[in-house]
Amino acid sequence: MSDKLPESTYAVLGLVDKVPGSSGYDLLTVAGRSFAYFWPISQTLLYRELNRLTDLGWVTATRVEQVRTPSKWIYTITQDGQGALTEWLASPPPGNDSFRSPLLLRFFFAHRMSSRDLLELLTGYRRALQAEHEELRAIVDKLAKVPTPGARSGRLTALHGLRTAAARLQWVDEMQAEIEQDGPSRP
Amino acid sequence: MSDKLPESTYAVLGLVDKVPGSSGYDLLTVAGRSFAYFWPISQTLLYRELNRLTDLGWVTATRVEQVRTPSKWIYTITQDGQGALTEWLASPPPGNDSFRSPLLLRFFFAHRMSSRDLLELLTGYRRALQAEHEELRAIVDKLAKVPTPGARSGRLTALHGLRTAAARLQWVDEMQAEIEQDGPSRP
DNA sequence: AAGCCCATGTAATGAGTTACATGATTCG
DNA sequence: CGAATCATGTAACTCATTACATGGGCTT
Repeated sequence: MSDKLPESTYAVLGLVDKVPGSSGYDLLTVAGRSFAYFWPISQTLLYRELNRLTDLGWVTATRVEQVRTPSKWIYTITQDGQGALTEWLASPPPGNDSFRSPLLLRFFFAHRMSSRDLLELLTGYRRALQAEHEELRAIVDKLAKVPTPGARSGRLTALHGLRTAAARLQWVDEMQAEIEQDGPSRP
Repeated sequence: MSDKLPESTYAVLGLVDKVPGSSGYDLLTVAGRSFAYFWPISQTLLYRELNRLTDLGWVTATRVEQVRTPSKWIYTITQDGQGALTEWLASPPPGNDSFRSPLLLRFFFAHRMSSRDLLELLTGYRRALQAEHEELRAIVDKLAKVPTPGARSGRLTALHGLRTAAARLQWVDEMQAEIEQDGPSRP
């Protein structure tokens, strides 16, 4: 076996498997609405991985000429690709989840901040969480109506994000209560 | 002003401010138990940032000779460092939280997995979450007894992790219920 | 005797990002 | 007429990681 491939390679491979016959552009959109919540990838990376997968023989690329939109490549998983995907799925996840939050990093040093700045930080966080919560709610509802197995696994992972966002919104409430309590609008 | 510095630089700066007179080794330990949950940094990076901060004049490094342990550098924040820290704290967090989960990535393709593998994945996740939950519980309890402002902000961020972990544990329960329901121990 | 704790550092590598380029078509 | 959509790609960069090195003192 060659060197171990990055997770993103398999992410894209799995996506091609899930949404066959799509262009890179299509896949980018789908990735952005689906696994971006727990595995974000950029446009450049997606295209690189598609090339890699083609070189590996795990997907095939077919050129499709179009009339009113640019020509594109569409991708389909191969037998080898199927094998690699199943193998990867059975392998234990390497390392743990990684979470980085510029916001919490600031919050961690809250004792050096004015409570005004701190509250501003929290309301910003609330807004972001609410937006995410709504997005995920919509995804869950939409996928609940689709009876395919693929839609189901998508729905269940979206639920993970939904539960997380809800818990964090509660945390924001807690925090605002605690801060406004003992330092009500201090400059 | 020079080029914008990475967040990790300020993370270390804030830590030196929070735990003054510590060695790099000390700071690494503290970082691992504190902001690693939302801003993990490696040993190499920590040392690099300490050098950078010293070059910037934001911290001072003092050599301390020791009898039974190796000599070390201890770090203290300067006036300039204080200024940079406050400025950074008042600045809006760049970009949003980023979360990457090799586990959810696999889960997203669950429809290609046997329910046996899937349940195994979930129990692994549960174990990890339980461990994290306990760790954070301990941190919260410990910091609740320390009356300093620094301990307080630490406690509140730990609470964020605690709430998150709790919500996700519930999610795992949900998932196991759903999976065992319609495919009870299929090979 | 083995192995961990303290303490700092180098070297190599890579995964992923941002910024930019291109160009036809379609919509308001 | 400007903006958005479709569609793919290059170049440069950097943050961060892993692996490795060193070495005395202490514990089992």
